[in-house]
Amino acid sequence: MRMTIGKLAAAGNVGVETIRYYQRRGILDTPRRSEGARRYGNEDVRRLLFIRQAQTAGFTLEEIKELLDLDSGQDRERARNLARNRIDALDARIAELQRAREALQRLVGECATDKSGPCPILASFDL
Amino acid sequence: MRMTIGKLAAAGNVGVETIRYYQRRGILDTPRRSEGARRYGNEDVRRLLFIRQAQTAGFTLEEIKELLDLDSGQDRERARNLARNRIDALDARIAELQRAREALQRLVGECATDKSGPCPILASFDL
DNA sequence: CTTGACTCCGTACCATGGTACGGAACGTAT
DNA sequence: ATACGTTCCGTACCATGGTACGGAGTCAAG
Repeated sequence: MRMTIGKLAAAGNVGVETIRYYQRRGILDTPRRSEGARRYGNEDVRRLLFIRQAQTAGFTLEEIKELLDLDSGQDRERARNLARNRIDALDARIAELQRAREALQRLVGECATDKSGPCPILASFDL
Repeated sequence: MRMTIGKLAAAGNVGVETIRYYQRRGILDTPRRSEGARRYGNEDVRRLLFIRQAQTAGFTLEEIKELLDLDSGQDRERARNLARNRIDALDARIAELQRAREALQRLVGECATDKSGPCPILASFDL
């Protein structure tokens, strides 16, 4: 599983430049060189996939860095707190998106093709 | 309801600089001056609130500009399409956030205080 | 042993959505 | 009428998360 940066990037579905950016940010490490080019392994793929998942969850790269540092540490308290805060933020965000969705649904309903004139865009949104 | 930029900003819960930024972006207009300072009315508040709502829904400022232009236009087709695309994107995003939430919930569960050692952060996330 | 693909590295640039700065001209209450 | 708070305006800067560029080195196949 000794892969080059290009393979790692492909495995994580990101560009090579993104890997290098993560290395600069200190959230992926830069393996020592061997045979001219650096080599990456499964652990790197795991970390990379984790980064993308955590981003989806709304963690910033800074927070992700902390999570990764925490992953091998003993601070259960801190880990749980980060997770719980994020869950709360996610709940709030999900509710917000659901309300937005309803507004848009209303808009689509009130803007059927067979009517004429402008769609009540501002109006259906909430106002 | 002839308000100054400061009142408008307060009404929309944004900074004055944000209003001015929206004006530069062409999504709020810059009223003609009267009495030295410009004055804003209810319609401006409406637009401003709409912008914030639309942002919540995930529209970019560019798209919001288009929606506002569309609001008084006749292109129902275009309006509905923008709305429907956004609904699809929202559905995808909501599902994604829900999966992330579950992963975090799992993490919190597997990282109870009374255990010891590092929390399985990478592990519980999905990997 | 050359060609093409890839790596490495620094540095610069990008988009999005703002936020800050600073001086001049107001306007409003005292 | 004077001081304080705003406004106006241009221009500069910020954070986040990348993306691009260019030159040098390296590796693998033909």
